[in-house]
Amino acid sequence: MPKPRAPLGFPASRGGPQLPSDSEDSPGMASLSPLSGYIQNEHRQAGLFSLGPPPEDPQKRRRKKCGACVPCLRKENCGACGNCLNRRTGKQICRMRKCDQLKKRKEDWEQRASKHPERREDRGPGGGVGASDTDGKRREREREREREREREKGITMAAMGMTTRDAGVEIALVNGEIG
DNA sequence: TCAAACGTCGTC
DNA sequence: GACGACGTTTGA
Ligand SMILES: [Zn+2]
Ligand SMILES: [Zn+2]
Repeated sequence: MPKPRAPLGFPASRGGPQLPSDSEDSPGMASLSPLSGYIQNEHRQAGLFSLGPPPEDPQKRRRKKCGACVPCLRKENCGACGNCLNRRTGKQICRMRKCDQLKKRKEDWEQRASKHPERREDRGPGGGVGASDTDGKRREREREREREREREKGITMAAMGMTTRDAGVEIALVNGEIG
């Protein structure tokens, strides 16, 4: 069992900046053809067009799906993969639809190979060019969050007179994994 | 303003 | 290395 990061009272508040509603099962979108857009983007990126937005920090710039690979051509989410099941918190495209290009690392995408094998940025799909100030801050927060999580867990368990294992069973029960 | 999903980190 | 979480970017 991974991390019980599941928010007890999940994002039911739409007041936030942007919280995806619970529309995992009801796509309802049939008149959408983003592929054309992506292809145009490709052209733009290739330098054929110059009406794109000004190049921001390469650090924050994102790659886009190629729109031509098999996963890209897939229209619907499988609804069964981890990303589909966790879209609310995971915020990732369906695994079956993940563009082959985006699966590669940025460096690879940009056709670069100058990198040290000891650098953390050496990670795969989710570890291309990163580790900057923003990331450092994020790490800090992550640390805090984790400590808090642990603390809360301890408090809760203490209050209930539970062991770690008992807590796990309890959670499983709540989730309907047992019974 | 919102939905979608990329990038990145920590944990398992 | 897979997975989960989340900030952030991006296009509509
Ligand atoms: Zn899926
Ligand atoms: Zn693709």
